[in-house]
Amino acid sequence: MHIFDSVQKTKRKFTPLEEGKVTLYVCGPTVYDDAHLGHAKSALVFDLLTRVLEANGYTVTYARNITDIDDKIIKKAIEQKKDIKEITDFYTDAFHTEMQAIGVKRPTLEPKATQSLEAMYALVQQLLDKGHAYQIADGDVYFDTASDSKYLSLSHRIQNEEDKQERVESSSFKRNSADFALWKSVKDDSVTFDSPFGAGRPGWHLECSAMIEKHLAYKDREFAIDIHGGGADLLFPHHENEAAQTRCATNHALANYWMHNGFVNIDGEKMSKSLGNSFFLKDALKEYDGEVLRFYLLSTHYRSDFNFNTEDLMHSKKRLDRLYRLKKRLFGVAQNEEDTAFSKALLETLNDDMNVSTALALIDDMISSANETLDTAGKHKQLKRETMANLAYIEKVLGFGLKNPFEYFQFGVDGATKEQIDALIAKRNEAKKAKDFSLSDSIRDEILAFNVNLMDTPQGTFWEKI
RNA sequence: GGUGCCAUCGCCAAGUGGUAAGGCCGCAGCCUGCAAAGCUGCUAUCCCCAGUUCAAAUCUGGGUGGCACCUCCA
Repeated sequence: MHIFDSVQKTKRKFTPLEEGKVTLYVCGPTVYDDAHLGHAKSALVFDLLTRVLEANGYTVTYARNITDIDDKIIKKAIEQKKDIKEITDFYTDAFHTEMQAIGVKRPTLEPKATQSLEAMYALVQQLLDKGHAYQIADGDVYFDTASDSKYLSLSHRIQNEEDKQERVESSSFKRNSADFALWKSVKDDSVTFDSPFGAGRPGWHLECSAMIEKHLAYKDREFAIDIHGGGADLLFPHHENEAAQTRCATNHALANYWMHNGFVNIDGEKMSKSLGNSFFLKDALKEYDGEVLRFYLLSTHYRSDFNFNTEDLMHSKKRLDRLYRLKKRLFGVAQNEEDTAFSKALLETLNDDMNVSTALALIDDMISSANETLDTAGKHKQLKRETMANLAYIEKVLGFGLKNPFEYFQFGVDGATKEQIDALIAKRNEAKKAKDFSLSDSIRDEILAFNVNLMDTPQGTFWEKI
């Protein structure tokens, strides 16, 4: 398997630190609001990565944190006059529900910031002891970026004159302008934690390093973990700072490979509150099947920026429809999980830095040739068995095609409407039997008014929501 | 201003030195009572200019046009 390392900026062969095992850490959500399509994209990308790694035989330990200490959470709690935990529990549950709806499996570990405070204190203490951090008069603890010769090596940034100027101007608290807070002292009685450095709250970069040390890190290796992932925006400053903390506090670097997924834009615009509800996952899920969203969001390369729009989404859905129509044709055929030439080829292309586009082309080809054979007369026992295996592999590795194919095509149609449609179909079939085609066609138009397409097949008449 | 990324058919999108995958849309045909679905066939020389090479969408230089990060952010 090869993955693109966004720090070395090159595709590298993946070699785990420990044979057969992979440790993966991805920055998860701050639970103060609903998940948007960008959260979905990131979760989907690393869900896919996990599946591909597992398909290669690795045992993956995947940790994705829940940030439940944050100024925005506190702000929301005050605004809504609610308990902090009430807010964070609510959005954590919502996150889980929505991720499940788009087929994202739960990570192995989901550490919460509130449960990792001891690990954070330990990390800050190590940094203080080693002279990589300092505490100022009002209690804040800062990371001393000047003490880390490798600072900015991750994001390849260069400290320029402007920064140095700024440094002089705002030199009242921090030694260098780039220094970031490890611990923020809080004097009021809002939300504080009693640390060895006084009452306050952790800096936002600290959490990830601490959790990795506590839950994932190899103690005796050059790197704490194999792969660290997140959104493209996190490379700087978040990951840069994480890497600096870990490098300076412990005897190892943070991660061997860094992976960053591209951004989701909506109709060419960067996501923002001004776009209203259009970017919340929960709202998209009201309109579209979660698997359609999964398929669409994963249909282009994970590193590219993604322009979300409903027109492309519908076009993408038509591609997934083909998969489900083949499933309909094979409905009732026994499950099968044998290896096939197709599954081998599929994994091979996914192993190339998760080339989903080529994988989809392989799937389209597989579907076409299966349909072609099925269209011809005769028994197709062997083909059906293999195709079932191919479909099962697609389900396992890509997470597409998990639903009942008939239900898939009935998304968003309520029970009463279904009964009406079924009744109309029965009426139409009688008209057809009597060769009253003008009546049967007018019934079809009636059904079409529900946005429902009819298909007459040897197995009977089926319908699909358009 | 600093750093970096991108530009491939009407739309979405692979391919990164060996002569342009795939999907949507469109056209033609087979199938169908007619449709739908399915199948078959057809549809681009890769933003512009110059260079390197036997060979470039793929490498180099220049230009034009987008975008991202540098502040909370997936």
